[in-house]
Amino acid sequence: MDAAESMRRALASVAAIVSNGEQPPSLVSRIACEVGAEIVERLRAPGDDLNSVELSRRYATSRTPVREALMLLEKEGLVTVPPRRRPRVSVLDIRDVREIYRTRSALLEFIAADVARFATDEEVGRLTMIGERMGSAFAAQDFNAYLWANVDFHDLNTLLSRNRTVKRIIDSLLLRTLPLRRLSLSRAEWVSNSLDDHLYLIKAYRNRDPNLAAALLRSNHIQALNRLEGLLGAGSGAAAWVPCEGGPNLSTVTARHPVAAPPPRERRGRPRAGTEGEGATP
Amino acid sequence: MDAAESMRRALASVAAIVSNGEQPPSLVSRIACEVGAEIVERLRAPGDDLNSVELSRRYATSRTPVREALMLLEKEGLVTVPPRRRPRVSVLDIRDVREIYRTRSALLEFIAADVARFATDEEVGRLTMIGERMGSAFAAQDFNAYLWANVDFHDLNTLLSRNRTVKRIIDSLLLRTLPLRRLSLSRAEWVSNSLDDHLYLIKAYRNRDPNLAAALLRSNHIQALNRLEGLLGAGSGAAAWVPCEGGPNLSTVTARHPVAAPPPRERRGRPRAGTEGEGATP
DNA sequence: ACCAGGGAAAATGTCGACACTATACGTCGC
DNA sequence: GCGACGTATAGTGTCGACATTTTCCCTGGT
Repeated sequence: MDAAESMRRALASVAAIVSNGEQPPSLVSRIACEVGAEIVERLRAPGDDLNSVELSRRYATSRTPVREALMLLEKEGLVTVPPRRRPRVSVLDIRDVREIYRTRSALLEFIAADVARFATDEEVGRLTMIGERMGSAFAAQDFNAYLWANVDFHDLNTLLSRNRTVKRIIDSLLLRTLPLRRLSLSRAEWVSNSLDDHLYLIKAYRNRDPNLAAALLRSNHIQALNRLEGLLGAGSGAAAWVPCEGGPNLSTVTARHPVAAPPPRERRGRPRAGTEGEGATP
Repeated sequence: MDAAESMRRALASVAAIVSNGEQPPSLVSRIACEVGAEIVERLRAPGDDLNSVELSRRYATSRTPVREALMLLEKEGLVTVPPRRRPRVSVLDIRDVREIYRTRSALLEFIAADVARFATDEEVGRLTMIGERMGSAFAAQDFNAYLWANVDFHDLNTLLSRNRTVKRIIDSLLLRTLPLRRLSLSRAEWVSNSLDDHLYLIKAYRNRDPNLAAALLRSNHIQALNRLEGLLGAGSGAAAWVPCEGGPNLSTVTARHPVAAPPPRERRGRPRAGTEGEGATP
């Protein structure tokens, strides 16, 4: 799967969450989807400015719809809009990642049980088909294809929970971590593990085993988090890699640097007393 | 506690979620908080129009900040903003209520374990104090005071999870159901049960018993949901009251009427193909 | 009587403009 | 040379206006 196709998939994913089934998509939706997809695809790096003037020029509109679009993306956690300051692409702290993964894990565990109990055989069959797509993608070593099949899998999985509220929350949390995917997919061995987990999960669904399904989803997620902690912790100097399972959500380990993002370009202006984290001490 | 004091508490609660620690609160925040509090206090009933012209007149501003404020409230689920149509106060379907309660229950269960494990004794002490306030309020049969103490309790409880992500989600879900509170508090016996649950929960926290804490929070929540189902189901005619625990999130029981809301005033205009649910058949 | 249709009134989405604030750059002092 | 200060630039929040769409009311047909 090439970059263009991946971008198309990203667009669709963002649209599914942002443009609430609007037909035709409003101007605001279009802008939000496009910018959101660019963030997901890492065409815009964490910390990048998203000033409304430039965006309004690019889309040949006024700033009003651009501002609304940025607010939409802020709602999904992809963008940060500090008052009176320029909006930026959200920078995920390692603590944020931990919180998101742990929260998502709890919710997935919750819905897994329901899916195992109440999904029809036909629905489980559709999950199986997506599982097969994931398998083919892995066999072809096409990690982008794997990722998007994985996204499809979870989208259907949340849909099968028949709980729109929780679906929206989980999808939003997933979107927030999509820009990090290159980390999770950086080792073929990890992808292989993930694939196994998903195939096993399907089996659990087939066998109507709620407990196993919940445990598998949880395990898969916590593993993914632990891997990310390893990568991100390694990036932040001396912070040791500590297994997260059972640990506090907010460890006292202070993350030195924004996750996988270059430190923001040096700011010339007098820094105001902002919500900026601890200053980097070079 | 009188209506004015309750309103002040509602304002603070909405502000805690909506105005993201802004100081001073922006114009948009102020509007959002005030309108949000009015919704929570039922000064604006579900289904009521919230047209931006009227609001902008009331706050002596232009429509732009009003529109942003309404979008903020939509983010929290208090307001629905259909494209090209007037924003309205959200109408909670019985299915929505079920989804919200079940989701919140899952998240509370998740954090309860963490709180039991990692909260300091001082923090548990603060919870205890709030528990005592709840007790006094109940003793005085002041149900408004009880409710707000309860809100405080949960606010601190989520804070102690040390997980801002999940705190924001739970708080938002709580806000959405706050307008329904008069239903939950409609029987002294129920309030008494709720109080007992909370006191017991505190005890579980003190004893560092994660499993009991999680179970108590879950039980308390599912009971509250079951009560609501009884009330709301009764309101919608033949829909039988079915226990929800273990059942599907989205039962096939169709709710006839918006929850505890008068059916919208008859609409004269040609109804467009909208997202309106099943039409009321008088 | 009731439902459909037409047109007036009103609300929405978007625009360009303005005041105010944050940022970036040049200049000064050391 | 490096770092702090002040000014020019650029961006944000808000406004009032306009085109388009929805909503409301009234009339006419069956």
